[in-house]
Amino acid sequence: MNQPLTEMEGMVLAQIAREGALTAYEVKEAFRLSPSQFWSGSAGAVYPLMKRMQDRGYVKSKDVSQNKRPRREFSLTAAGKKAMQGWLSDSKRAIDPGYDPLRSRLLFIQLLPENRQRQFLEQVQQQMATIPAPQKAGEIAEKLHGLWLDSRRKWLDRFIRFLGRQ
Amino acid sequence: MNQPLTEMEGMVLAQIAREGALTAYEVKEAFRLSPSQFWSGSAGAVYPLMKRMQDRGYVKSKDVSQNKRPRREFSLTAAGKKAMQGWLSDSKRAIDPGYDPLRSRLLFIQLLPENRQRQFLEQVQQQMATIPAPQKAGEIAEKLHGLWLDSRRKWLDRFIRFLGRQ
DNA sequence: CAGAGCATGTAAGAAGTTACATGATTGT
DNA sequence: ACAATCATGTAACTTCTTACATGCTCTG
Repeated sequence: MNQPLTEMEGMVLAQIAREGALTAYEVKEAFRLSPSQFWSGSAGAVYPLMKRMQDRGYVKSKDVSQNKRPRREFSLTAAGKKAMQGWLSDSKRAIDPGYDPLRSRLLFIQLLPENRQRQFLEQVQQQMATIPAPQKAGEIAEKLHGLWLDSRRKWLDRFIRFLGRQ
Repeated sequence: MNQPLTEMEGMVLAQIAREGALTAYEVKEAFRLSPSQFWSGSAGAVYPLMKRMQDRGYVKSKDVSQNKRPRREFSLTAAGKKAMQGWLSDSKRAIDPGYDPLRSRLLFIQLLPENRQRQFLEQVQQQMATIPAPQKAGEIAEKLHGLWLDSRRKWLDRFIRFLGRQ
């Protein structure tokens, strides 16, 4: 078998599958507009990734330029669809905590003096409401994001209450 | 000012601060035993990281070998403590979704045929309960993990119910 | 006395990052 | 006409990864 897809590769293939066909530029923009700073949405990540996926036979490209401006659209092959679905249904990966910057920090919150602890936790509570949902990803994505935000807020509240009782 | 710490660097400094002094090996083991597959806990990450932190003046090391087996313990300098607390109280980073493998997949769940959707969601629900808490991190860490797991379970349940109503 | 675990580290490579370079098109 | 956006891509660099290499110490 082929080596498993990275998280970024999986998301790119999934995005292309959902939209039917996308240019590398559009893929890059989707990452750039995502709420996570961890996806920089850099050309230097996306263009070589597309080449990699094409070399593995997961995407095919078509030049659809209509004038002098280039436009190369990528779409999934059958193998690409299969690989994408394999990534998507990998439950072992799915249950992994991944990189959770808030969780990492709460784990060590006691290393901060108490006044800075309170300040940090209040700032997080305030700023959390403003995290934008992914763009153009439809109703499901917005619902998922809303529920996610809500559950994180409750998690943080409960943890703060626990700290108070300590 | 100096460039900000990576997530891994921040966690290493925080760990050393909590324990007082640690060898690179102990730091590496802590990552290896963590519930996330994303932290491989490789020597090739930790040893160069320690060198980096020492070059920036964030840690100092002391040879505490008592026989022929080497043992070099690292502890934080004042600058290291300051940098660690800066990382820890960075609320902008803290509210970032980071890499969330479950969230990424749920965002695209519709790309799976319905029977595979159900299968995937059930597997995640079952396996989620078995995610181990971080080792040796104390009562707070265990409470944090417990609350985190619970909030994720509820998030997933609510989303599944939403999907059912679609 | 063998194997697991402690302890150090390096080498090669993967997959990101920022920054740069080029040019076409659209909107004000 | 000028700026913003569309669109492609490369170069240098950072920080991880896996795999290897070496040797000491404790336990069954």
